[in-house]
Amino acid sequence: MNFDDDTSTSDFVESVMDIVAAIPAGRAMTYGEVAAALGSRGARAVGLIMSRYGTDLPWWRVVRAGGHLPLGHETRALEQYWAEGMPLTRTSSGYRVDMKRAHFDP
DNA sequence: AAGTTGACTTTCG
DNA sequence: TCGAAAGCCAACT
Repeated sequence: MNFDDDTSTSDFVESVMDIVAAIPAGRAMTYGEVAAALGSRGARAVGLIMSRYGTDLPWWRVVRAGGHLPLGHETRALEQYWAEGMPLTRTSSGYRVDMKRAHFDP
């Protein structure tokens, strides 16, 4: 067996990808939760990885604290939520994920 | 090699 | 209730 490993991707990146890919449809987690699951507080690092490696991941299932959508990608995520059936809540500023029902707690 | 940036979080005003 | 600033971590230039 020879899996040629991806020395290009760090273990941190692989862990993030594994967690995000493990989030089922209709569920969501916060960047802080994902970072905390790795033992790091780099919530921003998780988002940065999403921008580079999240291209093949359901990044829309990862939201900011409180269920707010990732800035600059709110509309992009909303499109996916409607398609996945994600519970959404309507706010004065726009939409947000209903963490009361969508929070994924492994 | 060093500095800046970024799909964040939390606290103070 | 809303707005702004500082703090943390990893990647990119």
